Amino acid sequence: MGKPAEQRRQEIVEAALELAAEQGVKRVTTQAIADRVGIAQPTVFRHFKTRDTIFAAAIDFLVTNMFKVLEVCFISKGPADERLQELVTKQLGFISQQKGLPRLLFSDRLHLESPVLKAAVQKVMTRYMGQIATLIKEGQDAGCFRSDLDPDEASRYVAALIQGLIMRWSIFDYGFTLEKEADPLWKFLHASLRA
Amino acid sequence: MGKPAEQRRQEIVEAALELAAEQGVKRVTTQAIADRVGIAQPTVFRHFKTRDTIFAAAIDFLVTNMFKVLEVCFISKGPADERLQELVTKQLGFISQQKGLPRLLFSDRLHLESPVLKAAVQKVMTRYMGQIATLIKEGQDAGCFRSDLDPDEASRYVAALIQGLIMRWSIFDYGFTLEKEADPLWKFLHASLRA
DNA sequence: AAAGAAAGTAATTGATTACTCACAAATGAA
DNA sequence: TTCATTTGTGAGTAATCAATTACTTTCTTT
Repeated sequence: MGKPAEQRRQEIVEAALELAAEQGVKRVTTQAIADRVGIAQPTVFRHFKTRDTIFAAAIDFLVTNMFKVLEVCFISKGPADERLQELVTKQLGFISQQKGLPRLLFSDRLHLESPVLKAAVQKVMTRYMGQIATLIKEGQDAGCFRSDLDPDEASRYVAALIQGLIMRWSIFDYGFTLEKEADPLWKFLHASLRA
Repeated sequence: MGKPAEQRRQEIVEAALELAAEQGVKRVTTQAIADRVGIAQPTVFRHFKTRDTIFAAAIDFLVTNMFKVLEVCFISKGPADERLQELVTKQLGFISQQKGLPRLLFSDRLHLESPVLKAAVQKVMTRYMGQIATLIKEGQDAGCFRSDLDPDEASRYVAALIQGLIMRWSIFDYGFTLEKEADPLWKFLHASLRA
């Protein structure tokens, strides 16, 4: 009992993410979080002013980690097609270990109910597609991607493919191994991008 | 007052869909439905045993109409690539007029909370992808699609692309015209499928 | 017109849930 | 030791919402 505040905040965020992954956002009640952390329900409100700020912190935590994992694909100087393939692989790997991410990002529950969270989700998606667009542009300049593609447009389809896959995975109860989808997905994607 | 039951049921389903499209599934309370239809809240339960059965009826209504719209693409005998392009166009057109569909089908709210609705959603998606797979197979036999594709696998990517696009459309508040995305999406898709 | 069924409602109930508050225990610095 | 801050809790509150109940109105059929 009586842990430092920063540590408790982190425990609460992680409990919320676990619950979201297992049972969906609705079941992430402040009581359920408290039970999992092992504290009383009002104690949750010592550390977060409202329930929404817990989700905001969770999204922030996930997004920071995700971009940290993907960073190498954006800054390394290898061939763009290899880096994009690695991005797909790393992205699916990350999400298969962070099932809470699609639950939070792709749940209308969040963006329709809280303008703050909606803005956060939109910002993440815009940043994500922007990074992919840059990567595609680099690939075009290096001659490994078709130059008649609009990089922004293509980046949206890359994102859509990945998100659509993740959604199916989520709807079908995580019923297949997400990482195994990386190679075939890339094959399909590459066929559309290559010069 | 005192309309025939079948008509009232339909009014309730349509009110639920409108509310879902406008404000998200959460706000589709039995009270909100009743207000929109112009009846008292308990009257809703005269026509549907539970709230879930309203959603089930709504999904059924949408899915029936959707497959009716797409049917021509599956049964006509034209070139498979043209039929698939038409499918994409018709699909996006249908959804842009039935915003409730993605809200219902892609909301974890429904499938995570009701086994019946989850099964319904999974069934629709399976059927949808199965039809597309058949279409792709026909295209391969006719020589207009690459024969090294697995039709089932490819159909999942077609579905993922469309769903991912729709999700972005929904997250960004219907902020662009969905129909206008049909042609560029097809261009991208066709590049990956063509022989 | 009378009977019975269908459609409707007002009033409530019970369950859930985010959030508050007054107070208690632990922690740490002076 | 003392005193203030941090962390925690038990006992609530107010709001929301699906569902029920007991009752009334409207319509159809004979």
